[in-house]
Amino acid sequence: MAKIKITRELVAQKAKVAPSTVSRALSGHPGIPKRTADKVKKIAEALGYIPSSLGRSHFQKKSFRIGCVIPYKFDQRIQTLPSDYFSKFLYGLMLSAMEKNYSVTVIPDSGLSASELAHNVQSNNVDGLVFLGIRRGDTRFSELYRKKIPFIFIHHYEPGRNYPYVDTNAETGLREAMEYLKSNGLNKCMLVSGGNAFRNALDRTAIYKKLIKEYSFSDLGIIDGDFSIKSGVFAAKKIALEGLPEVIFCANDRIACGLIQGFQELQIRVPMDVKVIVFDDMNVTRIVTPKLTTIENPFFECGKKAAELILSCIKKEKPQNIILPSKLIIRDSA
Amino acid sequence: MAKIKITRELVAQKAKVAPSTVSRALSGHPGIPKRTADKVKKIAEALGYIPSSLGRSHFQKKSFRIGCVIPYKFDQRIQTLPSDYFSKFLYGLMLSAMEKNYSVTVIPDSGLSASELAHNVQSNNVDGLVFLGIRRGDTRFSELYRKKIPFIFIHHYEPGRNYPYVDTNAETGLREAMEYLKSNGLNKCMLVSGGNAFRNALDRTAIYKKLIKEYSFSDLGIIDGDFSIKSGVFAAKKIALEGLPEVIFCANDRIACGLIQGFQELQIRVPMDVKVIVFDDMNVTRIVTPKLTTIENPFFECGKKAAELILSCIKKEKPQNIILPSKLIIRDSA
DNA sequence: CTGAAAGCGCTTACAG
DNA sequence: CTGAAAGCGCTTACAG
Repeated sequence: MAKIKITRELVAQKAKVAPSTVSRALSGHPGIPKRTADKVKKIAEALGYIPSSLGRSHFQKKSFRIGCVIPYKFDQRIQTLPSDYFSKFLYGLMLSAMEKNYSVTVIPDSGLSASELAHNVQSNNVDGLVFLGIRRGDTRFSELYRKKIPFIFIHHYEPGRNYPYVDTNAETGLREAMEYLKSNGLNKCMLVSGGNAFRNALDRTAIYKKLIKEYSFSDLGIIDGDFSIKSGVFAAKKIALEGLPEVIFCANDRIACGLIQGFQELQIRVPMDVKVIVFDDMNVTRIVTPKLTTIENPFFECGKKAAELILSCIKKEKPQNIILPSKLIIRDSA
Repeated sequence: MAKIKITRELVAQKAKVAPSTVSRALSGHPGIPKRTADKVKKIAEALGYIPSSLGRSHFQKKSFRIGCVIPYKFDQRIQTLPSDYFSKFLYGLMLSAMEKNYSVTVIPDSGLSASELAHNVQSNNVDGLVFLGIRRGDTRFSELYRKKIPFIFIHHYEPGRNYPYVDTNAETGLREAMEYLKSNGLNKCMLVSGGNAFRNALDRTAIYKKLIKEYSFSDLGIIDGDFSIKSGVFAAKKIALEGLPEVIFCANDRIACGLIQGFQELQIRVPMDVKVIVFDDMNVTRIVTPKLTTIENPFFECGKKAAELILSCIKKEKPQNIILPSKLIIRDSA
C-alpha cells in the first residue's frame, strides 16, 4: 500500500510541460497564458499535488514565519502574561500574518540571551521577532539591532532608539473617561499606578497627571501599585484610612479586583461609595461584580498591526511605528 | 559593509576538513573523534556559524514543528478559547517541544475543512497537529486519519475511534471534593452542567452522577448550563426558587461567576448560605470574591504531555493515550 | 575516521 | 511563451 508521493514532476509529465512551468502556473507567474495555467492547475488539483513549503523556503532563504516571543517565569506556579492579552493579541497576529501567507511560531522566553534570540532568525527558523511584555531596562535589543535582526515591540518602546513598535495611546480613552466623569459632576480622583517596571504603566501615570490638571480634577494623589491583586487590596486599606475620593483609576484589572475586594471587607461599595475605572480590558472585567468600566486597549487590532509592522521590517522597508487609540467602555463600576 | 554569510564551507576551510565533517562534528556524529569535533566546534563558534534550519528541514523532509490548531469565532467580539487554558497549555507544549528541538506553530481555525487542515502537514509546514477545544460531532478527523496525518486531541476523544488524545480525569478531583464535603457534614448537592457540546462537559456530568450515588449524597438534580456566565445567572434564579442545596458544583468558572452574581442579587451568600465548587482552575477563580474552590485541570502538564504524544505519532510509534488526574484545591467558596 | 557525491523540492535568471 | 540548468544548505549512504 505504498503511496507514491505526488511531485511537481508528475504533474509536469501529465500536463506535458516542464516542471518549471508547473511552478510558474501555480504561483501565477505573469508570463504564463491562462490556458496553460488552467490546464496545469486542474491537473495539479486532480492529482492532489501540494507544493512543499520546505523546498520553497529553502530556495528563497525565508521561512515565511513570524516569531512571537512570549516571556514566562517559573515560580510556584507558571507565570504567564495576562492571558487575555496574550491570546487576543496572538489571534490578531495570526490572522493578519495568514493573509500574507506567513505563519506564527511561538518562542518561550524565560530570559534568553540576545544571541539565543538572534539565533532564531539567523538559523532561518523565523524571519523576524515580535516582543510582548517587555520590561524597562531589558538590554538585549542593541545586539539584535546591531545584527540587523528584524524585530518590533508591542506595548513598549525605548526613547531615543529606533526600535519599531506598536503601542496603544492611553490618552484618548482616559480623556473620554474624564469627560464622562466631569459630565456626571465627579471631581475628586486618585490613581493606583502600575509601578515602573513597564513603560506602559509609566505612561499611564504621566498621562493621568497631565489630564487631571487639564480637566481641573481635584488631585487626591497616586498610590504606587505593581499590577498585582495584592497591591489593590493594600491600596483599598490605605485609601479607606485617608478618606475616599469620588473616583479611583486603576492601572490594570488585577489591581481593580484587589481594590474592590479590599473595599468589600471594609463595607465600602463600588460604585455607590466610590467609582472605579480600569485600564486594559481583560475578560475578567466582565466576569466580576460589578462589571468594570474600562479604558480599552485594543489587543486584537494590535496583533493585526504587529504583523504588518514586522513584515515591513522583514522586507527592509522603513518601518512606521503604529499607535492605536484606546477608548472608554462604560459598565457598572463607574 | 556587505557582511559575508558564514557558511559551513567557510568553517570547513578554516578547520581544514570537508563540509560533511563539519556537519558531523556539530551534530555529534559518533564516528568523529573528540579532537576533531572540538576543533571544528571551536572554529564554528569563533566564526559565528549557525546552521540553516531550512537546509536541514528540506533534506530531512521534516519541519520539526508542531501545529497547534486554535479554534476561534468572530461575533461582535473575537471569541477565543478560555484564555488561561490556551496560554497555560501552550506554555507546556512549547517548553516540552523545545526540549526535543521542536517548535510550535499556531494555526487559527475558524472552521477549516479537513483538506485545509491536512494541507498544513502535507506541505510540510508542520509535522503534526494538536487540536484543542474540539466540539462533539466535528467530522473532519476521519479524513485526516485516512490521509495518515499525525494528530491528537486535547480534552476530547471519540469513543470507538483510534484517535490519540491527552485528557484529564475529572473523577480523581471530584472524589476528593466529595470526601471533603462529607467530612464537613454536607449532604444535599446539585450540578450546573456544561451542556453537551463538549465531551468533557458530558464526562463531568456522568462522573458526577456516578459519585453522588457512591458517596450517598442527597441528589437535588442537575441544571443544564452551557459554560456561559448567563447560564450561571439563570441557574441561580432557578435554584433560589426551588430551594437551596448545601453545595453546588459548576462545570466551569464562568458558570460559577454567573451563579454567584445571581445569588448576590438575591442576597444569597457564598459560602455562608451555599457552597460552590468549580471544575477547571482559571486565573479568575483566584481573582473573584469569594475565591473559588476548584477541581484543578492541569493545563500546563497537559501541554507537556501533548508534545510527547504528538511526537510519538510523528515518529510513527504506537501512540499511548495519556490521562492526567485532576485534584481539589480548597479556597473560600466551599 | 573522513571525503566526494548525490539528492531533498523548489525558484529564477538565462536561453531560445 | 516555455524549457534546461543552476543553486539554496544541508545530511547521509558510499567509498576509501
